[in-house]
Amino acid sequence: MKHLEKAAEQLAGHLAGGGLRLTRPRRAVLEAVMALDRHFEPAEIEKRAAAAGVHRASVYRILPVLEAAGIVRRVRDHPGRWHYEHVVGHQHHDHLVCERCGGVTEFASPAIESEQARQCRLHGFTETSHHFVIRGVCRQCRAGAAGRKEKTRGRR
Amino acid sequence: MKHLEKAAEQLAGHLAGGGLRLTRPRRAVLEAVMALDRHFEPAEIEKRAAAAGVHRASVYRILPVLEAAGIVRRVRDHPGRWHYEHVVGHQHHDHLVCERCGGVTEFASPAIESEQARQCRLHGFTETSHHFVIRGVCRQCRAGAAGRKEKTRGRR
DNA sequence: ATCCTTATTGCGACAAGGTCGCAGCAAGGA
DNA sequence: TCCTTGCTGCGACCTTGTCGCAATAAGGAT
Repeated sequence: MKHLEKAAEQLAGHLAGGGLRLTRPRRAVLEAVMALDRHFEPAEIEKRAAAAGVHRASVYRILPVLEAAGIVRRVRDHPGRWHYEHVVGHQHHDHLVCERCGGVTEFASPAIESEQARQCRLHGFTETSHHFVIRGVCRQCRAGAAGRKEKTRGRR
Repeated sequence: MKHLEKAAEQLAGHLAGGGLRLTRPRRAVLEAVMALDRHFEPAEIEKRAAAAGVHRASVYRILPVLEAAGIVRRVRDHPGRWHYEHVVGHQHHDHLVCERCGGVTEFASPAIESEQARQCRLHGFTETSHHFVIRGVCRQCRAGAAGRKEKTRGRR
């Protein structure tokens, strides 16, 4: 993944332009993030970063930095719930979230984009961002009829 | 809300058919749930139930009962994250949320609905619900540079 | 290469969401 | 009313996320 280098550069640029510093923890979190798939939760990064000796609290302080640097984006799942997704190398898209396995599929639809622009015009609304999530059951889960086992939740 | 009675009946029926009991706490949680809007989080119910003398732990044990009774549905937002929604299907509408005044405008768009159905077909996805929110600035706020109200962030 | 300023980190504490085992309580059929 | 046993309240504990503070270390200046 050459995305990492690109992101690192982007981070460095962002930091430089604000008197901010490129530290080891920041680099570690960046790497953990880039090593993951497009979507992830802070907890996942927290785990990986911890292995690199980065403290939990730092991870939560660094993620917003990456966001400000335009490397990841914080996406709202539902009021109060968030997850992150990569921005570098990805264009805008919306999400299909499976209620069974939790899998996230992305899709892009110019038709929706334009219709949404039309709606905004219609209501004299100036859009700054939008969030579109379709919940349901993905192909795999529906196929595996009996429903696959839930991934272990919370407990341990 | 006559929905409540209907739900209560449904609950009673479900319980009766399984040697389960209709207790005061269960009734209280049912009422708290029905008093809320379509989507809600356990925390919300927890608060209301507490006011009725129902313990936190009980709420988390009762919600799954309501789910089994077909009164609410537990929906997965993302791995490890859940929220509930009323199963009494209500017509869905989408929203335009103003970032300045917080106003919410509803809109319905057949074009989006159909495009979204097409996307689902395309990905072998079976939709159960969707959530579409466009954030931005409404006509009024853009006209008069009205006072904005900062969203409280972070702290709790 | 060394010094200095100060952005950033690690730490420990804390708040809220959520789960568990257990003993006592109470729904509701006998 | 009695009795079985499904439920509940309680309190301990785990997880996610945030905060204040003192120590640390980037990285420009020297």
